Amino acid sequence: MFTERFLRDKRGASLEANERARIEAAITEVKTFGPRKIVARAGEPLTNSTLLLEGIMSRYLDDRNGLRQLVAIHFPGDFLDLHAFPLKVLDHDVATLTTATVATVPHAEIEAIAEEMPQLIRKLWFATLLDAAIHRAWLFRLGRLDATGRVAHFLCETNARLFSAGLSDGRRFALALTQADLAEICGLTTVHVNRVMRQLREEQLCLFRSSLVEILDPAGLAARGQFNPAYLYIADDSQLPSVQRQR
Amino acid sequence: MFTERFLRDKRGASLEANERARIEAAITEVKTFGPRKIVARAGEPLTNSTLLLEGIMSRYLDDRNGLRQLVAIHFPGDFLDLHAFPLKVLDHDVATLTTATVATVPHAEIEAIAEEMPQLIRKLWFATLLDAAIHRAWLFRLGRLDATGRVAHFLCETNARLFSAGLSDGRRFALALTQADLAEICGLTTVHVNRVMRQLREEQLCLFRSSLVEILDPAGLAARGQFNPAYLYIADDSQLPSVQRQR
DNA sequence: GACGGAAACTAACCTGCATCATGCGTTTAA
DNA sequence: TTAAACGCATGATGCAGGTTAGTTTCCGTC
Repeated sequence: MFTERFLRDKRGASLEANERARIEAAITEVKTFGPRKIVARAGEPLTNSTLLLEGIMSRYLDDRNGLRQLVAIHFPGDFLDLHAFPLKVLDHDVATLTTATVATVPHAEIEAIAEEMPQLIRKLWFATLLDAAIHRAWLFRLGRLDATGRVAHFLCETNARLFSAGLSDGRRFALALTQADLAEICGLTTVHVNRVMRQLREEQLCLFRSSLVEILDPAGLAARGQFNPAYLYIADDSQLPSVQRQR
Repeated sequence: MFTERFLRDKRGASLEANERARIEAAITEVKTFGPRKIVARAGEPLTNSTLLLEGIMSRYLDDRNGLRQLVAIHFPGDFLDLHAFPLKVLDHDVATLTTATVATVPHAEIEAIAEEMPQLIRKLWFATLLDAAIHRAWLFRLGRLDATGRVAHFLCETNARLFSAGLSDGRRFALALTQADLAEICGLTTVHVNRVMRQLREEQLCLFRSSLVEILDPAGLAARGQFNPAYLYIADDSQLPSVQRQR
């Protein structure tokens, strides 16, 4: 079951059994990449999209000095570069963070799905827009939160996404990222991420060591990061802590 | 001709005459909003999408203290909230910045287009993904550029977008934004935007006064903001200055 | 069990941007 | 015609986070 986690529990867009089967049938190949491998380059025309089955992957832009800004991070169940289907060419690079296994879906197959099951295409469109909604939350994070808030927000988001994929119990989850990865996500330096992690630990909000995140105070962490999971379009997010929107 | 500027000059996604006519036929209403009016709220179910005909509009998230982070800015020819069609509910607010005129397209009409002209739906999908590509460039801007670079990058992007819409000659364009708006876009304070504008003026890169932007040194400004217009998917961007990607 | 490399962690110093404050010109409204 | 509001400009001050330069811990491997 390759598609088990794709769009799982997403409001109004979860897959029906026949839709799931159709995507499974479209998969032509399953491959594994080592950690920190570049999978696709900006500007390069793509003819396949890939569904992430196992591991963590990233999308990033790099600056003149070779410093990266991650623009997205992907967990099992995410369709990595579905947007390459309408766009044809990517505007950013895609790389693995950990060892990762992906399923390949040729664009020609998606083309065929469009003819056979237009309502499924609508769900693929939805999936790409969910990524865009996450981009917007990341913009908020970088533009309006301080360093501690950014890391807290990211950890809340990751918890929520992994929870919805069945990979977090709501408080504890495996996360094989380094502090340098967090820095590239949050627009900080590794040194400062380290200071922030210590602070979150001292405030009894969150622990992160040996690839394991443990949220000690979910409500407190959500407050620190002004986190509200609405943008993730999770069908039932009532178990996830959040802050209220202000009016 | 309401759709004259929509997807104009976009690589592989410009509209055919019949597609343009079909969208025109889908428009049920044209209205004008005053400046600084909220048009749609986060969380509110939408049944229409709107095409911006005239003026400038914004999409934003606000924090606990009422400070805004703009996540997108729209110019004439942009479909503002097309993503509301698959998503049904927005994760952010939409507001005018200047007086703005929009054309309303009911989701039921888009539904009908999906049946009649599947290839046109592909182009609408493309349009929403173009917005996502712009989100990614904004993430790079906030995460990796300093204050001057952020403003420079934004001005280059705006020049390129308006150029592609036929609203800039490549160096000069009208832009009815305040320094406070720039601050909400670039994640800065108005005070600091003011200093940055002075610096850009002193370095003979760019002028911005009385709602008119004049780029004195396009190449220099692009270098300062590490701007490369590839992410805008403009059919012919050879006239636009850019920096090279590093490898 | 010595070695090498990567990640985590620490400390001292410096700076870019926020914050607070004040003034000035121009538009809006009464 | 005056006052209030807004946009722009500039100065003084402080701190969050960057920079540089380490040390420590934990690996796997020879």
